[in-house]
Amino acid sequence: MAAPTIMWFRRDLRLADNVALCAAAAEGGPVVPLYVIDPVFAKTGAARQNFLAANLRALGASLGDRLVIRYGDPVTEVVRLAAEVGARTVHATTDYGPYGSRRDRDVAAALTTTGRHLSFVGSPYAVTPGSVMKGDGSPYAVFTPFSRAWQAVGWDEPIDAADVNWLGGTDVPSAGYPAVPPCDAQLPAAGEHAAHDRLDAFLAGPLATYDTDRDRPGVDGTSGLSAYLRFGVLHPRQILIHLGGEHAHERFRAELAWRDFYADVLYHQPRTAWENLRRDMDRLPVDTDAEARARFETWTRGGTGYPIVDAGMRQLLAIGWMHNRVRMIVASFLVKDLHLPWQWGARHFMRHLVDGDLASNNHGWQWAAGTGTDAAPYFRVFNPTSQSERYDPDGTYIRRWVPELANVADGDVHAPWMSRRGQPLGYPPPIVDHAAERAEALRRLSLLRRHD
DNA sequence: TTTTGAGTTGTTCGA
DNA sequence: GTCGAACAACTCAAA
Repeated sequence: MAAPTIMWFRRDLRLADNVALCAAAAEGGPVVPLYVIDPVFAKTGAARQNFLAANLRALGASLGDRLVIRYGDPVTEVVRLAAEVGARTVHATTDYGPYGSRRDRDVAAALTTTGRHLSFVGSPYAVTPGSVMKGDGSPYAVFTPFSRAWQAVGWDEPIDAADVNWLGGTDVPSAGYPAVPPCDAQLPAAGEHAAHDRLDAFLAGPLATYDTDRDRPGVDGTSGLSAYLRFGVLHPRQILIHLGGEHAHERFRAELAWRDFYADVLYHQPRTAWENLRRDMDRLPVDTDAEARARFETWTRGGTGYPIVDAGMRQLLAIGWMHNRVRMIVASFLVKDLHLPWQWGARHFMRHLVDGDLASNNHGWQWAAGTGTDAAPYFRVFNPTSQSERYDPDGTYIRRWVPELANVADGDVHAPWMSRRGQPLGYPPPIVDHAAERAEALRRLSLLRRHD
């Protein structure tokens, strides 16, 4: 009988199409499924904690309640469990992020000193970070050529769940599922089964009109799969296999390419998690004084006076998710209208989004701030009112998340401080004047011009 | 090496 | 109301 081996789950909370799990099963011995809860877990938002906990429970149930949960520093806990069960190897999916890769290096080193081995395979991406390169061997810095090369590299078809002789549960002590703070949010249903249900529903419905409906926050036009992808309940391969050549399908495939692109950029330049990719933008003046902090707080609770911005910020706190179009609007508002550091917004998003992914989130923020990969035209400043009129024309989205405006006339819902009939609508006036702040944003950007 | 075309998601102004 | 031009300069990717 072969010795037990450990399957260390991290961002791959699924049994199907899990190459690390297959590698563990191939060892031939019993497999102990492990999840280590890092102390930083308790510091993140309630919605994130709840969604992760629910997915751990779902994974545990699919393992016949054998999932072993441990709390603490992974370096200590993985080594300890390996010694406990007499495992020679630990299997895991490779983590390409700045924190995960550092942690894994430490765990691997600690295991090595006790004569054991940490074995990595796979990734949470369709194409492994670092494997899409230009002809000269350097990484891409622009999305469009990256996405062409990305598709040319391609990906494997999903594989079935391995046949595994699981160990754990009563045989190996587990510290139990994490206690999590109360959470009113209506979170996505947890677990692989629910994820595939959502995928099937998306493929059968919204996908056909994805290219237009994806931008309408009042319509259920997006995939709703981001949180599953974040925790690896679903792998992008399992989605890509269903996409064809239709325009709407290509549009959605491009979104998965963006996810891989930003992971690739962060892999090559880990410092860009929290620093400007474009270093020349370091000279852009931003506000960080007490008044700036007060404006930031107003932004986070959805009290800016711009209904589309307030709706988005309230949706985030209510359900741990925000529609992508609205993410861009509120991000542009924080950066271009309030002149705050994009890092403040990125940190708030990472804390509350159930799908918060460091690479996609922070590089998305850098896109909005014009500090990232996109050679952003300096004049690209979103107008929150015209964005609202264009993408939420009848105010469906605004009314859902800003109940004060539920019964306001269509024509007033986007800019309730100037009722067309001249009546007060009781909604607080905007904290800043967009036209004036747009001019201020352009002025600050002009300071960076080079023609000395 | 040099050149050329292009770069996710926008807004405003004036005809 | 619609439409096209203007809004900087720079960097990237590939020929």
